[in-house]
Amino acid sequence: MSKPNLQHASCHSCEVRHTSLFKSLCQEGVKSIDDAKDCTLYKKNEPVFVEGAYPKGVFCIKSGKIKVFTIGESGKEQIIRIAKQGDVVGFRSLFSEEPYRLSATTLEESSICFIKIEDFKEQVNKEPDLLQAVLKELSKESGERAMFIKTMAQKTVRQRLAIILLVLDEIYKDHQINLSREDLANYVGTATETVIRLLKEFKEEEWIEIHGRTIELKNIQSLVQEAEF
Amino acid sequence: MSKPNLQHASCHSCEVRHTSLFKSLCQEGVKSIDDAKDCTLYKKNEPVFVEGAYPKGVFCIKSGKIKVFTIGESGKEQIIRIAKQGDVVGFRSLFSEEPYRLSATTLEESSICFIKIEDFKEQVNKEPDLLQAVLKELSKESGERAMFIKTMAQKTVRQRLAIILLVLDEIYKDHQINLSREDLANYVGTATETVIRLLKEFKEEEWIEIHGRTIELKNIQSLVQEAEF
DNA sequence: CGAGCGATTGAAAAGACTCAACCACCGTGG
DNA sequence: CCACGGTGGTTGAGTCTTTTCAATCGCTCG
Repeated sequence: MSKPNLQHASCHSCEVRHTSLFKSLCQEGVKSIDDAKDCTLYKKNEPVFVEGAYPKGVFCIKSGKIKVFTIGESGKEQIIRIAKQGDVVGFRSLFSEEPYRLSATTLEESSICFIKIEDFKEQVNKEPDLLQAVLKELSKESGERAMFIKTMAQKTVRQRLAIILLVLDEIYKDHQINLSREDLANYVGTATETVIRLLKEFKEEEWIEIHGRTIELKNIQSLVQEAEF
Repeated sequence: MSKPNLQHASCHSCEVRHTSLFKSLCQEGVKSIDDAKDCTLYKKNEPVFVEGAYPKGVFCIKSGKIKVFTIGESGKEQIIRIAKQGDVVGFRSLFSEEPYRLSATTLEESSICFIKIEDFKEQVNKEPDLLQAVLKELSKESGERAMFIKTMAQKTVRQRLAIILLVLDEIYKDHQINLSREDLANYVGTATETVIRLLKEFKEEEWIEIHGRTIELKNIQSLVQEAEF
């Protein structure tokens, strides 16, 4: 690892802390995490962790976005979520004592802090609020995944694309969804060509605008209706 | 609720305890749970909990099987898992502080113990091993659901049916899979007719035998190969 | 004995995928 | 500065899986 280490990054001044898993930490807890963490700048398309490896800690996204996905037998990725600044990822496997089942790769230049297992678990044991937050996060994640299973099983590709666009619109704060067509297809669970064709239809309906590779939602209401979401 | 209460059921003598979430509990912990629990006999096709309701406790399956599912806008069920004796269900929502996202219904006559939120959480707080078990269970569940999403997105219906048959074969100890064609379809995420047609194909390949509604796997290896699982 | 539900079959239609070709943009190196 | 190569985006056509709808069958239960 020869990634640049951002010495100056401090949890105390980190604006995403207040929206992250760590929002309930006391001053002392913040200090512990701050001392333990290691902040790294990732370029676009760099792996953060890889399925099959054993987790050594958790990742807190200070800025940027990553895709969390798993690779099928055919080599096709299935994106499970897009994580953005303030999200803490990779802690699921810590508790299941399994290797990672998912991989994560940056979608844009990202600044990501790493907290070692021991330090993270120590804080979880010390701070009941953090433990509650972890339990809640895991539970929410599990519930959302059950809903995603239903979506995959029961919705048409067209509806799924509408849903994913709505989800992404919440993630891209400037409302300029900026994902490759392939990533989009791998999130929706379809072929790239199908995504392109459906996007064209949505554009013709004037539900979206397409600026090069970025997508801007123009009629949320119609998309919601299409998605029956 | 006027369900028969099985006074005699005791956690100490309960053979499923050693395989359940509660396997690590000490004598004292077992006693607490034993005093707190309330064991009920459910007939076939009775609801255990319903999505949208607020959870009041967790359910431990002493005997029998239940389907855990969610209902789509079209009214079609999507089965997320089949829980069997020894499984503890319904605790996800306890920690996410949400209403149930899933429903559960018995598939056969089942004896199910209920433990109230307060009593369960008390034990979780008191017994670090139980807490670890809960964290591990939630984590495993979340990981498995991610894999299920990938399966839904990338596998053909034929492959998904093969996978589900393999999963069910692990659950039905006598290897006589006993689910309605409709439930099977709602698990695989397809139409009932498709399931029937594919089962016929599997039968012709001599991968399975069909005895009325029950299915017996005859060639696990071929099914695994078909599933690329 | 009839009602009704679950299982089954058939035929037609639709949605999505695959494959192949083409285009557009971008950075590189000559 | 421009030709080149490569990647990602787009389009078209044909194919195939899966769905839908309709009808039939078989069994159980009142």
